[in-house]
Amino acid sequence: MVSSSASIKDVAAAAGVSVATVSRVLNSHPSVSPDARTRVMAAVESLGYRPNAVARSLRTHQTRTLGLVISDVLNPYFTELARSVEEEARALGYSVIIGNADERPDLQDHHVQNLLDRRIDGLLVSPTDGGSPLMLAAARTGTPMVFVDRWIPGVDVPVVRSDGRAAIRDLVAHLHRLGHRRLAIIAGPAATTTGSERVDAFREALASYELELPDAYIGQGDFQADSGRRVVDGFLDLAEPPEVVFAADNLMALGALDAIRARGLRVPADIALAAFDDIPWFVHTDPPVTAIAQPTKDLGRAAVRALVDRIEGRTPQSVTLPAHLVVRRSCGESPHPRTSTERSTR
Amino acid sequence: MVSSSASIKDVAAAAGVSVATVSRVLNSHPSVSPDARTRVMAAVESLGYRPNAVARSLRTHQTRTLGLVISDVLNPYFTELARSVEEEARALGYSVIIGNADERPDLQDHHVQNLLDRRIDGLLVSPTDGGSPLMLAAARTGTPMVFVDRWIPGVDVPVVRSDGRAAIRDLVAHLHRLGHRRLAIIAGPAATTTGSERVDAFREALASYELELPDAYIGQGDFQADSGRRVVDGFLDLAEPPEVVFAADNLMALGALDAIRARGLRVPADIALAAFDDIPWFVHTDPPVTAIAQPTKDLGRAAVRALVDRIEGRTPQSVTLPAHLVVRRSCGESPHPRTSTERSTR
DNA sequence: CATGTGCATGGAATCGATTACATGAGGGAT
DNA sequence: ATCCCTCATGTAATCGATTCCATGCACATG
Repeated sequence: MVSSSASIKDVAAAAGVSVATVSRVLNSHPSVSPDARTRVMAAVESLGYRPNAVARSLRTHQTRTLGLVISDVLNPYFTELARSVEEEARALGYSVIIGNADERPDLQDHHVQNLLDRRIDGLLVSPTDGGSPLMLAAARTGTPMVFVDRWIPGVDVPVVRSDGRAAIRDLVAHLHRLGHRRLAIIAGPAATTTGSERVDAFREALASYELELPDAYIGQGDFQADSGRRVVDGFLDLAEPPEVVFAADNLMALGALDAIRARGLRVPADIALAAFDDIPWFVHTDPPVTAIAQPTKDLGRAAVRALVDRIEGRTPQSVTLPAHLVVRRSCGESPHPRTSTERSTR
Repeated sequence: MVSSSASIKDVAAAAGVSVATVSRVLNSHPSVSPDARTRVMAAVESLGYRPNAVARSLRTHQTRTLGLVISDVLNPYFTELARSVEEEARALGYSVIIGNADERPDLQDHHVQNLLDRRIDGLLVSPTDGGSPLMLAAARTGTPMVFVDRWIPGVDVPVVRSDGRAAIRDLVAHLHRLGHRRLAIIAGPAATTTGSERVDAFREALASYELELPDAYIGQGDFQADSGRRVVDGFLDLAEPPEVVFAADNLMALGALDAIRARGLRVPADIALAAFDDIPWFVHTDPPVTAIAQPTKDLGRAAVRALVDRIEGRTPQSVTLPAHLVVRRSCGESPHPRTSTERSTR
């Protein structure tokens, strides 16, 4: 029993049938006699046989596997995304191989290449940059592909993402109401869509209050904590530092918090802080951080469905879901303290 | 150029040689003429040929892939572990497929089975329970295996983990010095080694101060935030609630924080809190949380090295690394405020 | 009774690589 | 000039499945 690794031949021999019949039983083909079926099942059981997925994939040209290349596993937003992707994929009979790019285009290429070499059935990517030659080639060749969260303009691939424009307008309205006029942003890499879009939306929202977004108030970050630290240090060294810092992701907000704290300053008394991407920890930081929450689970689900649609020959839909503002205390006392939006996680 | 998918035959035809020669060039076999080599390389280039990893694996009986089954992707500890595992594996020429068990034995089995079916070269597991039949069978059959963080007693598989005993003693000493006498713990599942060991170490440490750990002060959690909430609610309903709650992981600490906050109580004035597993956010919570930090990166690295040693025929070593206490403010004013251990994240 | 239909089954090709073995060319030693 | 060794190369087997096609049997139909 349960030998190290039996093949379909061993099962066939044990059951006294041909490999073809074993294969038919395993794939529930109708034309198999009850007798043969039970003998095969018994042999499978007693040998502890499991079909070799490698051989099966070679023959059938499908791996029933999706690749997911995310920008940063250490970012809770992406791990939640990865989790919902795996969940939905499993429900549809696929497994997922995750590649972590650590916001590095070279690593991203490494994983894309690796996944392509493994002949995954489809690829889900949240691109770290504007599109390497490899990525562009991959989009053009046969492999079904869907962008999630971020995308590459001009590439004909469905996109599943959330739109933060309205939420950013709400945020700016909230900040303006609290009396803030000098607002700064820690931007993500300009090569990413989320990096540039959030800045644009922020600038537009400011414009509707007759406010400017001077270059000195646009810090160039890379979605990692360190860059948040560095940018905020720069802001605080200005002759006229901003009253509010809006971090374009949660890790840069963490870095910003570090830098502010290192100078002995207080949030929001000395400087206010808001972040894109809400995470459970923001409820318990000092102070709780006002943030823009994405419908992360829904994004993951929708992305998988779009990709599987492409794989199985249906026409995939691009999807855009709205993000929303969650007001907490990091921008100053809210007009309605203890609203339902301050509620605990989950 | 860059067709949808060329095979080794196409390359052979384009280069005017046999598939054997192409294969030799690709695997840098010495016996290939410079002329043939350049012609093959040119054909590879112009066809955009990439070897099919599935076919290669079938023939060579190795996938150069490691499986990693972790207990919970949403737990920052495990994602850091996963990252370091992937990093080290990549350095050694392997890729990693991650399976997330969400602390559910059935999901864990699903992933183990899936990875085994894909004929991964080795398996890294941090078991969610005491060992399902499948897991025990997997450990006995040929697949090289290493346990990381948690393990299954009585199974002959190398273990790479950290020992929190000394750090827990330090924590109890710290708490005792601050005047706390009624200490409670939110335990992990008794079926996991980390679940039971942390309780044992805590009880032992208390004993050396002549303190008891009554059953009422042992809350049964499952390493997830919700259970932390539930357990702390129970503690606070006791006639004599504890003065300190020690959460056996960071997610249960988050839940504990939620529950304490929901009652309008304050940390550490009303109740002190400490956690196993340190994470960057603990620096910025209100108050900063005293925690026990594991050398997570080193654990990941060591685990991969042990596993690859087994795979490549060397003898793997079990490894145990010490954890250490990081004092912050969640247990009361420390005798040395603003020590170096309070420093900001990385 | 001859023939047609359908079902259960086995043989063998196939997927895309790697590799053992055979072959032939070229060069050095005798 | 003969023999032998080495090197470059090609042919074919192989890995473990799936699946097309042929075969044979049972049964229904004319």
